[in-house]
Amino acid sequence: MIPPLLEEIRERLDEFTATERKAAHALLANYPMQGLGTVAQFAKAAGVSSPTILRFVARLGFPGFADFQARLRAELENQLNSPLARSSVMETDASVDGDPLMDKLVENVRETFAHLPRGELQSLIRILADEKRTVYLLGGRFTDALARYMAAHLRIVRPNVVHVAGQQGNWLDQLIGMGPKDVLVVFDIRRYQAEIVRFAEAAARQGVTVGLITDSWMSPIGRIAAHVLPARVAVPSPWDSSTALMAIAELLIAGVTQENAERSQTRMKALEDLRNAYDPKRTGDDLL
Amino acid sequence: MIPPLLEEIRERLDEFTATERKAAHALLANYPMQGLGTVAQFAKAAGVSSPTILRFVARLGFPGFADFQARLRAELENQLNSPLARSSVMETDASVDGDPLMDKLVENVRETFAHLPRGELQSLIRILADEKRTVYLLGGRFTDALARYMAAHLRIVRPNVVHVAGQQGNWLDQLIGMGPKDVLVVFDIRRYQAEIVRFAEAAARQGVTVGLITDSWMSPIGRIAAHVLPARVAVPSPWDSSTALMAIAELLIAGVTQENAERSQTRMKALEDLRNAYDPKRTGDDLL
DNA sequence: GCAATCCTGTAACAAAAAATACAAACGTTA
DNA sequence: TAACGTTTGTATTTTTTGTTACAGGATTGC
Repeated sequence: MIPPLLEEIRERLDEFTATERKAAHALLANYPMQGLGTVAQFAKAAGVSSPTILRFVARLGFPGFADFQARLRAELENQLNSPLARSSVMETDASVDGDPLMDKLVENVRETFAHLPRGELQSLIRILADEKRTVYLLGGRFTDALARYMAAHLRIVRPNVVHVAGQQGNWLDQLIGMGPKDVLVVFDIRRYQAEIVRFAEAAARQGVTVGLITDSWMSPIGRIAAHVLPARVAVPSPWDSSTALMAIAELLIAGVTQENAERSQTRMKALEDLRNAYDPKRTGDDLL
Repeated sequence: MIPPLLEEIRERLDEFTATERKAAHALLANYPMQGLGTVAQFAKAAGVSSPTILRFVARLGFPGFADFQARLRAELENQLNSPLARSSVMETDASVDGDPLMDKLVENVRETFAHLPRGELQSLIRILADEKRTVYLLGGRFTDALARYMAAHLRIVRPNVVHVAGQQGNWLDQLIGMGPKDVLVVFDIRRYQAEIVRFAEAAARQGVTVGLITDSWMSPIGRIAAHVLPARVAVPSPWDSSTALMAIAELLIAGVTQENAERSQTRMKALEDLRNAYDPKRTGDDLL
């Protein structure tokens, strides 16, 4: 964080000469914009001459006016990038847009939330936050990406997260270890793939708690699932949309994070440290 | 109230020429500071020449660069002087549900669409629909799931779709084959991973057309990307949301499908047949 | 009240930055 | 593939801007 020049000027106000103080006042009155124009503009606003502005800047310790401006810009940038200020700079509300697909996508998310059974959501979150359980995530041909996404996030806030992926043959290896203490989250929408259903059923038979995110018509897994979260997936396109599923996934992720906030925080910090220690030069790590 | 130049630039993004867009991206990436320095600094940051910057501001309707800067300063001044004056988000329709996260997710998708540069979207779709190009998809730690999702869909409607995934070492193997005829779609949001940026840069150097789906602050890749689609990702949670990114991905998928409807239909039919012939008892196939 | 010193503005200068002219490169279309 | 129009960067010019030199004027100490 860059220490604000503003404070320094206030404190050192009496070091300046009378006219320099006029300059200082003009700057403080419209900080920091006044300093971002030209010397002449600054001088005029302060009611002094250009050289006075230069002397003022020099006394502050800057080699030249350009350096002074650079400092002001850096400060502003720093300030604007803080999360609080950001929203107000950027945000404007805009109107609706004609595209039917866009409209439907927005509506789907809204409708999904409107009809989302809060109880189901909350209890699934609570189960997912329980770190004594191992969480398994499974998706179909397209929804596998969602399972992956959710796994990537959950792994950060809690231990024992497994994304059931890759060769189907290997799925069975996962199945062996699953028991009544564990939980399986399945993403399954229309064209309910047989192998997904079979896997979920097998897991249920072993006492695993099954959470299901599905479309409104509901997958056959719904019959065995302990918690079902239905989403709107219909769009004017040959495919179903996964945007609402993603939205639900994010609700779950956020819920689990919040459900056990300290643990999440601790783990996030620890991971950050690990990553830095592992290779300070690199910002992230590999995808898996 | 001065209407933010930011939004205007976003919306008129497709009026600009390719290099002017680079300038626009550089400005949006560091708005509005980038515009408050000199033309030369701006040009260097955007990776273009000074005259391009001047043409850019001219096209925005400013008589000269100084006027442009004055406008930026005025905007900032206006904004800094009204700390909480703009809680404008409230004006939108009443939330069906009290949950702030749900509200924000819906709003993000709506806002993303509202400000999505249609020209950028259309031209990226057209490029992605061109089957003579090979499509490469790349994502970061979390957004890799989106790249995967999009790849899974695109593979159905067109040939030559590659999801750049797995060990980073293998990425280079992909890089070898990439050339000016090809296109790379990158998902990259805050915490822009160095290796993603590097890969995109390397691809660009080989003449690959780069399409970027990113957050509003825009990734460093924006500088080299031919087409940028910004999404709202901020949510009241420790993470950024990918729901809007998913929505954009689905727009692209639907667009490509529609852009060449017959081919899509033919391929979908052919795949269906193949799948049935391969194993009539099974409904789907493996994930990869 | 005088002189020495410190401020301050005017004006000239030098540096830079903005703006322009032009030519090369690019993509596009016939 | 050739020729057109567009776009883009290089080089140059022109303007603006920051900077400095200097002299008049205010201020303070003796």
